[in-house]
Amino acid sequence: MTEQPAQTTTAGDPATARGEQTRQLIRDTAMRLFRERGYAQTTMRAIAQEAGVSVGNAYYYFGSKDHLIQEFYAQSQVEHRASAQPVLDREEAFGPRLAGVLHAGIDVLTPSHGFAATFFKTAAEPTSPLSPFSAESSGPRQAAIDLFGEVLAGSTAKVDAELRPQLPELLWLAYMGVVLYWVHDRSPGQTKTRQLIDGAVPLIDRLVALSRLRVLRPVTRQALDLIRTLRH
Amino acid sequence: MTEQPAQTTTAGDPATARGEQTRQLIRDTAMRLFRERGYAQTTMRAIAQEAGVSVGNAYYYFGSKDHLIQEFYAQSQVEHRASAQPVLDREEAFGPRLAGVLHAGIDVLTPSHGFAATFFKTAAEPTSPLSPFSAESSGPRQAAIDLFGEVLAGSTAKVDAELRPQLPELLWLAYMGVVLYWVHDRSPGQTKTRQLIDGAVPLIDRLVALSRLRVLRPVTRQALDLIRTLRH
DNA sequence: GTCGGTAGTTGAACACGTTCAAGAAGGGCG
DNA sequence: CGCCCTTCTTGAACGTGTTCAACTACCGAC
Repeated sequence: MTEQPAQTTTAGDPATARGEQTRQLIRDTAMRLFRERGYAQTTMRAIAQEAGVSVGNAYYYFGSKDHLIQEFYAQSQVEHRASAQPVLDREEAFGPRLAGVLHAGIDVLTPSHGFAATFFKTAAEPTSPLSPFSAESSGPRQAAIDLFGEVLAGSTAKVDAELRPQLPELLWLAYMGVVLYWVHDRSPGQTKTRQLIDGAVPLIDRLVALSRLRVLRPVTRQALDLIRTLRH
Repeated sequence: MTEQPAQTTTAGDPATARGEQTRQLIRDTAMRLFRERGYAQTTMRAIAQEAGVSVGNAYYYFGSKDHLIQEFYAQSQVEHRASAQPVLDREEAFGPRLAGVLHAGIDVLTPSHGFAATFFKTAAEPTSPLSPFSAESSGPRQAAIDLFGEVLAGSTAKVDAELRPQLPELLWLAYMGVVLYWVHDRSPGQTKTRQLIDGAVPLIDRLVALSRLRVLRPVTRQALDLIRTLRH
C-alpha cells in the first residue's frame, strides 16, 4: 500500500528481511483485534482481511492462532523489563524493589485483561509450547527469572546462603501465582490483585528474613531439598 | 437395542428419568473414547456414532464438548472421596491422613493422565464453568474442601485457633497445586508427583505445628488477614 | 381413543481453524 | 535476456464444534 524504500525500518535479520514487514503487519493487526474483540471472537479470516493478506499467508508466518499469543507473551515480557527499570534504579530495599517489579508486570498486562484472561488457558496446557514451563518459552522465562535475580542482587537484603540461589526462580513462581490470581480477578480495575501484591510482599520479605532464624533452618532446608528434587 | 423393563437401573430422579439412560450412554462412551484416543482426537461425531445417537442428541444432554469434561470432574471427585475413606478410617495423625488423601486423589486421576492433562487447560480458563474457582463447580469444590476438613477434624493435630477454620481450604489449594504439578509431570508413572506429596506433607505438618510458635504468630496472622481479604 | 404438549431426536447447515497444491514474485547467474 | 531456485502468496477444501428447524415418541387429560 504505502511506498517505502528497500531497507526495512527496523533493519533486523537481513537473511529473513523480505517478508518481515508482512509478518509485523499481521502481528500488529492480530494484537489490535484481540484487544478490540477478544481472542475467541477474532477469527483468522478477520485478521487476514484487516491486514490485507490471505488466510494462508497468515499461516505462513504463524503456525497457528495460538502462536500469535506467544507473540503477545514475548512482547509483554520486554515491556515488563522496560517498565521495571525505573524501579530497579530508584529502590534499594528488597521489599519495594519486589513490589515495584510485580506492579510493573501487572501494569503492562492490565490493558489486555479481557483477552489475556481468555488465552491464559492455552498457556496452562502442558503440551502447549505456550506453557510458561515449556522448553519453547524458556527464553522469555529465563529473562523473567533474571529480572527477579536483579531484584535480589541489587537489594540490601540479607538472605540465607542456601536460599539465595533458588530465590529468583521462587520469586518468578510467586509472580506466576500473582498473574494467575489476576487472570481470575473480577474486581473493578483488578484492585484485589494490587492488594495481593501489597499484602504478599511484606510477607515474603519477612519470611526471607526469618529463613536465617535457627528454629526455621530445618524447615528451610527441607523445603529447598524438595524443590531441588522436583526440578526437572 | 437391548430389551429392558420400564424402570431405570439406577432409579434416579423420576422427573427426568426418560432420557437418563441415553445421557449415561453418551457420557460413558465419551469417557471411554477420551481415555482411548485423548480429548482432542475424540470428535463429537465419533462419540455420537459409537453411542448410537445423533450428534444433535449429544448436544441435547451436554451443552458443549467441554461440559463432558465437567462430568469427568464430578466423577473423579466422587471416586476420590470413596478411595480416601479407608485412609480416614485407618490413620489418626495429621500427616499420614493428609498424605493418604493426596495420594488417593492422584491414584484416581492416574489412569487418565494423558487426556486429563490436555483438558486441564480448559479448567484454567477463568470464564469457563469448568474452572475450579467458578460458581458452576462450587458443588464439587465444596465437597473437596470438606474432604480436607475431615482430614483435619479427625486428626490429633494441634492447630493455631485462628488458622484452623482456614486450613481446609488452604489444603485444598495445596491439592490443586499438586494436581497442577501432576499435569505437567512427565516423569514415568508420575513418580515426581509422589515425591512432591511425600516431601510436602511433612513440611506442611511442620509449618502447621510451627504456626503456634510465638515468633511466627505475626506472620501467621498477616498471612491469614491477606487470605481473608482476597477471598471474593 | 384422540388430542395436545413436553421430552427427546434427527441431520443438514454454519463458521471456524487449519492444510495444501498451485502459482507469483524476486533475485542471483550464465 | 533467460533460467532456476527460494521465498512468498493465494483461495479452495477439509474436518471440527455447534446450532436449529423440523420431526418423532411418549404420556396424561378429556
